[in-house]
Amino acid sequence: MSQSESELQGLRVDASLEPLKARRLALLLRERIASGEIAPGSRLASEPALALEHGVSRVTVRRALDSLAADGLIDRRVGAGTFVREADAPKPIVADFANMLTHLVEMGRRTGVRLISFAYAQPPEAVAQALGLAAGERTQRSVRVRLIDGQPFSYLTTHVPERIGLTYSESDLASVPLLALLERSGAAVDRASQTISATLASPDVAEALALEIGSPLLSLTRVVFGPDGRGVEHLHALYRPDRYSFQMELHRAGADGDRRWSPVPSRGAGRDGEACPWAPSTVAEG
Amino acid sequence: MSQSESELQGLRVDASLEPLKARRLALLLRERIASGEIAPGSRLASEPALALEHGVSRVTVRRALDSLAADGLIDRRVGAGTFVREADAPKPIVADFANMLTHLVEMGRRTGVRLISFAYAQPPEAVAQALGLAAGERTQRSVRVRLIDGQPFSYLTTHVPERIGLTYSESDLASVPLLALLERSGAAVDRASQTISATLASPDVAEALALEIGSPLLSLTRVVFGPDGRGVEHLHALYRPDRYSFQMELHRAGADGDRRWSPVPSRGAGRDGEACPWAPSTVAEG
DNA sequence: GCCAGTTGTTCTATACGCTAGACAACTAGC
DNA sequence: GCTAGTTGTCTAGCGTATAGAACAACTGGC
Repeated sequence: MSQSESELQGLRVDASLEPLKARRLALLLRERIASGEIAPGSRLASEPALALEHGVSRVTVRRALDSLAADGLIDRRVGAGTFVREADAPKPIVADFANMLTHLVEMGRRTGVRLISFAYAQPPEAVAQALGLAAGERTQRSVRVRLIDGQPFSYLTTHVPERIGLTYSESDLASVPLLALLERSGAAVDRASQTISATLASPDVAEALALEIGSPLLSLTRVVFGPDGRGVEHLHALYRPDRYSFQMELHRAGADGDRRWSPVPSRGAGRDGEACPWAPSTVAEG
Repeated sequence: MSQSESELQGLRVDASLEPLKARRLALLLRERIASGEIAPGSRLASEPALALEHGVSRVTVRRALDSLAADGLIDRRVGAGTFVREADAPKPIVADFANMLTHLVEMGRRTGVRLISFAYAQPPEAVAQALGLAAGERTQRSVRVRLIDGQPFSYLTTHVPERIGLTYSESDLASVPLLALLERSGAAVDRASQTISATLASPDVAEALALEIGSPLLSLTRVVFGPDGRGVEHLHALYRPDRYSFQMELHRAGADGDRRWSPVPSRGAGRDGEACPWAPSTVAEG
C-alpha cells in the first residue's frame, strides 16, 4: 500500500504539485496578468519585493514564477528582471448581455463541443424543483465542454425533462445548440431566469477546463421555461474567466433623479474596441 | 519544539489552513453537495470509506470535513455519521440586472458602508485609458466596503477624475451613493459599459470581506461616461458570491427562428419566490 | 568600468502536511 | 445488553514545503 502510494506521489511530481502558498501566489499573479492589471511587456516586481509584499520567502515566490514561466506567461531575464510576455494571450470571448446572452461574439473563431456525459436519470432535488417536475420524473443530463480554437472555456451541465430530451439524439447534442434542439422538437421557449455567481474549480471541472484546482470560475445558472410555465431546460455553466466574460452596455433611462439604466444592444462593444460584426447565426448557449 | 508546534497549531486552528489534498477533497465534496448529488439530509460515506475511496488518510478526510462543517454544510454526529445539512443558508442578496444593476434588492435589510481609503493620485494606466484621461491627469481613488446586516459583501474600488471628485467630500462618499454625488455635482451621466468576471480573493480583499484568501469572488468592472463621452467613474467591484449575485429574467423576443432574448424588469423574481417589493429609492452602486 | 539591482543556485533549519495506527466515546440495530 | 460501526482524539514518523541567508552570474545605467 505504502509502495503504491509513494510510487503515485513519485509519478505525479511532474504534475505541477505547487503547494499552498506558491500556488496561491501563482493564481494571484495569473489573475493580475490576465486582467491586464500588470501590463504586458512591463516588469514585475523583483522576487525579493514580491516576497516582502506577500509575506512569503523568495523560494516560494520563485516556485510561483516557475509555474507562470512554464505556461509562457512571463519571461525571466537574469540581471534584468521578470517581464510579462507580450500579447500572445488570445483575447477572451466576450458575451454581450444586452443583446442578449447566448450570443457569443466569436469573430470568426471556431468553436467546438466535447460531450462528456449523456444519460437519463433522476435529477437532484434542486433541479427537479426549479424545473417544476413531477415527483420521480426523470431528466436527460448532459455534460459538455465548449472549446474555442481548441481551448476549453466552458463546462456546461444541462438537465432536460425526459419527454423533451428524447426528441433528439446524443450526436445532435454534440453539434447543435441545445436551444435549437428544443425548438426543433416543438418545445416552445418563452421565458428564462438566470443567476450569475462565482465559484472554484473542483477537480473534475478543473481537469476538463485545463485549469488548476481552485481556480476561479464564472458561474451561470439558467432555467428556461415554456409558455405553459413548465421548465424546459436547466443549465449550469462554468466559465474560465480568462477566456470568457460577460459584457454589456447601458444607457441612462427614466426621468431625472430616477437612477435607472437600461441595457442597449451594443454592437461590437468589445473591450478593445473590436469591430466584431457577428453573424446572426452564430448562436450558442455556452 | 514540539511544544511550540502544538501551541501554534492550537492557536491557528481558527485560521483553517486547509492544505492541498484536504482542500481538494473539500472542494469536491462541496461541489457534490451544492449540486445536490449528495442529497440534503442524507448520510455521507464514513470517514474511513472516504479515505479509501479517495486514496488519502483519514486525517485528511477529517480536515476536509472540518472545512465543510465550519461552513455549516454538514452535521457530524458521533457514532452515527456525517449528514448533509438541510438548506438553512441565508439567502444572498440578489441584484436584479434587468431592472437594472445598481438596484439592490434589499427587502428591508440595512446596508452600510465602510470607507477604507480615500486619496488623490495618478491612476493605473488601464484606468486612465478606460476613462479617457489626459496624460498625467489625476483621479480620486476610493475603496469602500459595503455591508448588509453588518456583514461585508462587496469591496468597491472607484476612480473618479480629480475635477469631478473635488465636488464632494470624503464624508459624502461614506454616506451617499457615488452616482448621486456625481449627478449632484452636475456631472451628467449618460452611458456605461461593464464587464462581469470572476477572480480570487487577495489577502487585503479577503480580510475586508471576512473571507479566506483564495475564495472565489464575483468581479464587476464598470466605466460610466458623461454625454460628452468622457469618463466620469471607473468602478471595480468584488462581491462575495455567497452573499450577492446577479439575477435576471429574460423573455423571448424577436421573430421565430431568431434566437434572441430581452431582459425584462422582473419584479420580485427572487430565487425562492420571495415577494420583495423593493423601494424605488433603495439605489446603490454596490 | 563601476555599481546597484536583478535572477539563478545552493545550503541549513524549521514548519507542517500527510500517513498509519491505536484507542475512547458514542450510536443504532439486533 | 451486546456489537458493529461511527466520529473524536492522540501519537509517531516521514517527506517536503517554506523561511532565511549567502553567494554567483548577469544586466543596465551612470
